[in-house]
Order: sequence, then C-alpha cells, then structure tokens
Amino acid sequence: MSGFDDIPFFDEEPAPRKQQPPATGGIAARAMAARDRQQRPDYLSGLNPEQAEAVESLDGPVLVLAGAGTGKTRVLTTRIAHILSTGRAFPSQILSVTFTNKAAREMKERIGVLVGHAVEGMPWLGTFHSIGVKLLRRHAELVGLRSDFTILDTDDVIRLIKQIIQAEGLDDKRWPAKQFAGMIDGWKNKGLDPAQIPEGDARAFANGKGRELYAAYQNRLRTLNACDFGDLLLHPIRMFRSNPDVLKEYHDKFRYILVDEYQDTNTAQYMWLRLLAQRPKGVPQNVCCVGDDDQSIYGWRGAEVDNILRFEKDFPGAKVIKLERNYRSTEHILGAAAHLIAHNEGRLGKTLFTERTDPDDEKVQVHAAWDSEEEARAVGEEIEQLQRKSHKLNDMAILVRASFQMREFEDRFVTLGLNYRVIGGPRFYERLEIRDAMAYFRLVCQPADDLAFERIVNTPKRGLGDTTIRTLHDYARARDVPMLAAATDIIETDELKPKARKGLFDVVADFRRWQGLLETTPHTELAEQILDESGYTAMWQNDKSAEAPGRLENLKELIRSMEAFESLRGFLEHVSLVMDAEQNENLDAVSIMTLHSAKGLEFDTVFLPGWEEGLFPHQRALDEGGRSGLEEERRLAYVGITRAKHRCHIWFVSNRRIHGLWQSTLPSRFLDELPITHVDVAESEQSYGGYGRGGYGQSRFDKADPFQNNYSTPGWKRAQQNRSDATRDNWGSRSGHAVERIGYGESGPRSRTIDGELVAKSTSTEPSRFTVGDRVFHMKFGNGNISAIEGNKLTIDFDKAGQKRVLDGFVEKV
DNA sequence: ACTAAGATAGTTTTT
DNA sequence: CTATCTTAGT
Repeated sequence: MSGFDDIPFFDEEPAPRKQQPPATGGIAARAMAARDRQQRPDYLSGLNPEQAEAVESLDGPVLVLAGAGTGKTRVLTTRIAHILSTGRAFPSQILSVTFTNKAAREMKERIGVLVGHAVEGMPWLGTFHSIGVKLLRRHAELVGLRSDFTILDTDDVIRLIKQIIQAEGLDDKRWPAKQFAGMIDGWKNKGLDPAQIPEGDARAFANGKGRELYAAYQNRLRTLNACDFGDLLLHPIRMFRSNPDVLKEYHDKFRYILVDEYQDTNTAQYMWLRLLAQRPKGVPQNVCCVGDDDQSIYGWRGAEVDNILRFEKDFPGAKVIKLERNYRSTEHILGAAAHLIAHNEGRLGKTLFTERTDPDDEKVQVHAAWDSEEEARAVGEEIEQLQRKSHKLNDMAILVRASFQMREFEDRFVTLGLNYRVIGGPRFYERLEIRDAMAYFRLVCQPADDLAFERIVNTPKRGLGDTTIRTLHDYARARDVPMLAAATDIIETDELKPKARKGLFDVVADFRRWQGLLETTPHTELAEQILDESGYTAMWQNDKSAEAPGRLENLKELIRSMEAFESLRGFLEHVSLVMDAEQNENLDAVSIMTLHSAKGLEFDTVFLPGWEEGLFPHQRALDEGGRSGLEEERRLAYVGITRAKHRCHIWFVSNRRIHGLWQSTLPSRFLDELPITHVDVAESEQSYGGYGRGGYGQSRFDKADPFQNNYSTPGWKRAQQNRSDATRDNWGSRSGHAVERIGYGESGPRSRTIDGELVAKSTSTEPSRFTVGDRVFHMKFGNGNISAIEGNKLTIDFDKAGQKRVLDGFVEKV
C-alpha cells in the first residue's frame, strides 16, 4: 500500500508539521515532486483526469462541480487520503462537513478503506450540526450555556413554543406553535437573531409579537440550558464572532476544509464556514466545496443555491473543476436529463456525458395511464416482468413527488405480494414509546430538562393531572428552578392533594435513586431498571391493544442499541443528532420514496410516476416560488431521472383524485422538455394482457407533433376508460404471495416506519379456508370477525384495531 | 381520563 | 377522501 502506515492518529496533534514546501522550492522538493509524478500512489490510479485534479489541487480554494454519478464521494474521500498520505495534515487538522449522518458515515467508511486506522483520528468529520455540538460542548460558557446543554428536537420545540404563546396570553389556536416553530427555523437558517429579523416577519405573527416571542423563546432555551437545531449553528457563529482568539485557535487547527453538497448550504452554514475558512492574507485558504447546482432541491428549507453560484467571488482565485464524466447511467438517460435541465436559467452549466454506448440500452420510457390505480397496476406489472427476468427488487425504485402517491403503490404491491420498502416517514426515535423512554433517560442525566419532566411525569398514570402540573410549573417559574427541583420542594408542603403528593413523591424518589446509580451502574442495566421501576414497561405490558407488544419490542431494541455506547449521556447525544435507523437490506424489496429522499442514491430501474401539471411541478411550488420554484421542481425531475442506471420509466395519468375529488390532469410540462431522441413512448406490451394493443393504442407521441398536449380529448378518455375496465376484469382477483407489513407505527398499518417492509410468504390459491363470520386471531390486530372474503384477502372487524384488510396466511381461526 | 364525534387541512425533510 | 388533531361528552 502507499505509505499510510506512518500516519499518526491523534485527536490532538502534538506539534504542527511543516507544510510542504512551495513548488518553486529547493532541489530536494523538486526531486520529490518528480518522484511523485512517476510513482503515483495506488489510490490515485483509478481516477479520471478531472477527478485527479480535484484530488490533487490541495492549495487554495477549490470548487468541484460534481454532476450526478460522477464520483463525487470518491473525490472527497481520496482527497482526504491524499492530504493524509502526503503528510500535509494530521487527521485532526481536517474539517470535513456533510449534511446528513448517512453521508458522514459513508465517508468515514470509505476513507477507512483507503487509509485504514487513520480514520479513527478524524474527529472533525461530521455533519454541520454534530461539529457544531462538538464546538459548543467545548466553549458553551462563551455563549451562556453549560457544556451539558440539552439538544431539543422539533417536538420539544413545539411544546415549548406553545407554552410561550400561552404564557403571552395568546390564543394558541389562532397562532399555531408549529407555524411559529417554522418561522423561527427559517430565521435561524438565515442566521438572524430576534433583533435582526425583518420588521415584516416580526409583524406577521401574533399581532406583531413575533420578535418578542422569538426573544422569549431564546430566553427560555437559555434558562433550560438547551439548544434547538438552529442554535447548533448559530451559537458557534456568535462564539467565533465575539471571541477572535478562539476562532484563531480553529484557524490554526483546520488546515484543510471540505464541504459536501455545497449547493444545500443555508445562510447560517455559509456564515459558519466563512468564519472558519477565513485566512490571513498570504495564507492559502484550503477550502474545497463539492456540489451540484443542478441538484439543489432544498431551497424551501433555506438552502441558498446562490452560495455555490457565488463561490468564485467569495473565494478569489478559486479553482473550479467540473466533473461531467458519468459512470452511472446510459446515454439515453443522461441525454434526457441534460435536455430537461437545460431549460433552467441560472446554472453554472454542466453537461454529463458517458463513454459507454450500448445499442441495447433502452430509451427513457414515457407511459400514460388513465388514473393512479392503473398507473400502480402497470408499474407493478412491469416490476414483476423484470423480476421474471431475474432482476432484483433491490435494484428498483419508485420515486414520487409527494408521499400520498405512495399509498396506491403500497396497496397494489400488497395485493401482488411484492416486497416493498418505504424509505422516509416517521422514524424510530419519533415513536411514542421511544420518546417517552428517552425523556426518562434525559431527565436522569439532566435534572433541569423540564420538557422531559413534563412529558413523563404522568406517564404511566400517577394521578398527576393538569392541575398538579400547572401548580408545579408556576412554582418552578416563580423560583426559577427546574420542575424536578420544584417537585422536590413541593412534596414537602400541603400544596397538593394527598394522592398527587404521593405520586409525585415516588417520582422524585425514583429519579434521585437513578441519578445516584448513574455513575456506578452500567448504562444499559440502568436504562432497563429505569423503565421497569418507573412502571413504564408494565404500562405497556398491561396494555391489551394490538400495538403494545411491538412497543415493548421497540423498547428492547432501544436498550440493545445503547450497548454500542459508553454511557447513557453518550447515547443521548447520539440519538439527538442521529435520528435515522438502518433498513433491513437482506430483504429483496422495491424501494418507494420521495424524489427528495432519493438524492444520492442510484437504482438500475427507476419509476417516476405522477408527472402531471399541479403535482409535478407541484402547484404550490409554482404559486409560492414562481420561476425559481419551477426551476427547483425541474431540478427535482433531473435528480429523479439521473437516479437510473439502465431503465427510467416515467408515468402520467389523466385523472387523479386530489383531496378526495377526481380531477382531470394535464401531462407535466417536463415531459415536453424531454428530447425525443432519447425518449420512447411506451406502447402497451403483450404483458398488459393484450388489451392494450389495439383500440386506444396510439399515443400522442406517435403523431406528427409529439409534444402537443392532447391527452384530454374525449376520444382518448373513452379509450382509456375501456382499457381501464378491461384491466379490472383481468386483474380483479389474483393471488401470489401473502404479504404483511411489519412494524408498529403510531397509527396502525398505514404508518411508515423504519421497518415498514413486507415479507413475502407463499399461500395456496385454493378456495379460502375461512367463511364470513369466522372468529379469527391476527398476530398484530388481535381477535376479530371476518366480514368479507375476496380471494386470499380477508376483511376483518377487529375488536381493537377496527376494520382491516389482511391476507389469510396471517390469521388463525380461534 | 378516556372515547367518540367534529373540524381541518392536505409538498418536499435534515439536523 | 382521510389522517390528524381538537373538543365535547360520559
């Protein structure tokens, strides 16, 4: 290998090693450079010239415009490896920022492959937020926090804001906390303090009390010793601005700065980066930002594409390197994507190309369907067809604009018995039971965490109702002490009724005991003890509802996942920052997700349904975002197409039900922006059952002017209607695999959870072994009576869970 | 304190 | 339409 063995991996560098001499240096340096040229290290050999340039341009600012599938991550990781192997910096002197934990994890893994153990010493590789936390824990006192501050998630924030709104004597119906939380988030994305927000914004909420409320909120956070996510960026910025000496320390420390997905940075992140990247005159700013302006799809949450467009102005003398050589997709897919995105103005201008050309590559297919049901049915059929040709379901994805579109596909796949996986949606940590458990743990570690206190003080029920909480709250506010401390005081008094007093006494005693055990008992053991002794476990054990066993299972999982951490505190930190959980990758399943969550992923076959005006581009993006809104939608379309390696199938329907009522829809303008040379209008194939061959047959794409909107002519509609009817007859009842959804969401089987996957299980095609009226038991929903039978699908009125449709393989006669 | 009926809103999501 | 949240009633 290439000289990584001597890379030290200290967290703190012992002494700065001198920088590589400039190119004009002495003879030795030139000799070394010559040697380097001859003997390029292994890790550089697989790079194309542009990638190699991006890796090797270490001095001064560099912007890498990396198109989709051009090896962006490879460049980033190799660049780090290069910095390390040439001895230009220690691992701890490289600041490397990503947006998501997933990206950070991936980079760590890949650097690990390149440099082995040295990755252990990269303490500053992480998300903006996790690095922000790290900075704040070190310097908390400089922004008026203690270093053991709590990180609040959105749910905590909303509850807190609600309290503040109510405390101001405002109607929390008329002025929803959620909305205000959104506004605060927006301000923080822009890096604005209460004093700095625009007058108009301040006036827009609660009769002009916006600014006041924002300030009150910040004060409250301060007294709670807490931060919201925005503060994790803003506090470091404040700290650096008011403490130049601290900033200097980090300037000296970070010799190289790398930023991934630069097009997604918001103003606060930009300010943060500017502060850290500033160098005295003459010292090179070794900043490398990697991104793709064409994939900027988060404008609505504060990302400023402008940051990337402005890079060369911000960092004078910046080198801009474009990566346009694509290793992912066929020429048709790239051609279609390129032509589409070319309709955007205000781009830096890249055109992806590939060197591979295969006459067998299919063009991008555009399909029409009558309605979303038919769309789902046809996509399902295509998937099954591919599956018959032994394509893996794992290599296929359905990418939708909005999550409501997923439903139709899920329903269809359930009946087909196709395994699918929903990516996104509510996650593990957001579940009720996990949040409750976490609140217990938080309060043990953090007695001042009032939000945690309020969450669990009466969970399980301890007879501590609203009145008790209010009394406590008032007392705590009046004396400016945390609520747990207030509780400790108040149980000594006769303030409360005996019942409440007893309940509260027990809570206080419990927490005092657990806190005492914090240092001595292993944290997983303690966690279990807390859940048992608090009666929380028992609460779910006594709960007869169908989802209770699942919740208990999730709690066990929570404890299990703690094992990887050193302490309860370490675990809490992890959970507050890393909120995702991994999927079961062993299962072969089609992925269903939004276009937004698909960014960064790739699939052999990609289905893009719902390309209709109003849905995609979304009406609201058009109404609220105007031209730039449209452009962002177009970038989203571009992201969608470029996820595909080999097959990209786009669909649109003529009729869609929106908010319950049927609307006839027009095909998306984006379809008209696709180049005819790379696109085929899919004729219905044999596999559709033959009914698609004749009759309605001709699509508009076969006509002279293929890109006219004429889908909504009466003839077309009638033809579609016929086809639709035929389809129904052919596919009305079908059986193959029995399917069940695993996972226990908050709201029954419809909710999307991390393990919202389907497990195939074969069933017979024989007549049902059940009859209407049978009393049956279901693993998840409990007991119920069959009210209807349709092939292998049963409609059952469950005693607890209500009416559900399930497959017969999962119920037993009682 | 829990259930049932009524009201309401309804892109995209990470940290 | 339907999921979610709020309110009213037991």
